[in-house]
Amino acid sequence: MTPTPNPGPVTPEAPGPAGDWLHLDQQICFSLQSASRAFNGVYRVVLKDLGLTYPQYLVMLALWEHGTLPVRKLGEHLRLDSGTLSPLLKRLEAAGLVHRERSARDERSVEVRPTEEGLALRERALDVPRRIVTATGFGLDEIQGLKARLDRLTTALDTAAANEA
Amino acid sequence: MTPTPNPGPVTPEAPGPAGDWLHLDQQICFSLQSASRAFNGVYRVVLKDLGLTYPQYLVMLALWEHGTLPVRKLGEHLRLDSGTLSPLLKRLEAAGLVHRERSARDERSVEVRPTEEGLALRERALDVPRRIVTATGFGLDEIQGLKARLDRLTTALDTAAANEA
DNA sequence: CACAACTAAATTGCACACAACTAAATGACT
DNA sequence: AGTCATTTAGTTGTGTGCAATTTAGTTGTG
Repeated sequence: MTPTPNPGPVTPEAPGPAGDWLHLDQQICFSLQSASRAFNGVYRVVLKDLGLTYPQYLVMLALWEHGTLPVRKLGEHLRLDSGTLSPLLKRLEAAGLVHRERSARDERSVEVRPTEEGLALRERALDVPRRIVTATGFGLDEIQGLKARLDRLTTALDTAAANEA
Repeated sequence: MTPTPNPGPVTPEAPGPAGDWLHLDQQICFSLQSASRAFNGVYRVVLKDLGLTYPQYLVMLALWEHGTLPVRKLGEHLRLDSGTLSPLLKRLEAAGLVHRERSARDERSVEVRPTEEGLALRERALDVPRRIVTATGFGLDEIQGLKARLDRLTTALDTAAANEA
């Protein structure tokens, strides 16, 4: 046994206004992650029929919109690097939804193109957005407002991380 | 070659107000994930000295506050199941920060207790919250407001996922 | 041309998340 | 006491994220 068998609740040493600060970071970040994971849960249910995960759905959305994209551009759109995209794209290719081939102009680049089957899948995905928006219980204005705040937050955090590194 | 060598931009078939809907789900969820991952990036930098990942930091926060918790309670606090917690706690134990032992009252339960070293680590973590809040560039009121919206969103999404399943 | 600096993907290694399953213990009920 | 549903952790397998490294191709410069 340690000197303190059960340490018990440890109160922040600053009971004043600093106390409000103390777990705020955890609270906001945790709420953020919880919301993100809750979204993922809804997408998992909704995308199950399509056989897609949420990141895979994002890739297909990008391809449905742009037709063909090099891996690098996909990564910029989705904020993902090749370490994440390479295996993900390999799975999409194995599922017959995309095709990958080296660019002729630049042999370093790999062009990702949706297959016929990949394009056809779009029809079955058309009602996904409405179902998701409905699931949030939020109005369109509210969603836009929240999105604006989140984007501002992301910019600030990215800047801070770059400066602290 | 397919009938459409390069499908090109595919516009949503509804150019009207429904068009606003169409990628809103992607936009809000994506903004949410981006913010969450940006937070993670800042935490990664800030927690590097402590040798903790963000989920591990959350576990230590819970233990610093409550002293000792069974795995189940930890899971409830952090919204994580044993599939995630078991290996994570094993790593924390290997790092000497926590101790695990079967409960005497209920042999099914495993009590997680911070070690002396784990408790000592708290001192070095005291300035983490302030650094994180600073990194957001948000005021306290703004954080609270955002958190309230996110928690409401999470509740709605959880309910929807449960009903759709 | 030679060669260094740069770029794009892929690979490797680690750490979550989460579904599905297993094993052990508990509780309820007959 | 015996049996069965429930509870609690742990395990296994899949799929991200991301840092660090590797490989191959490209570009700029002397």
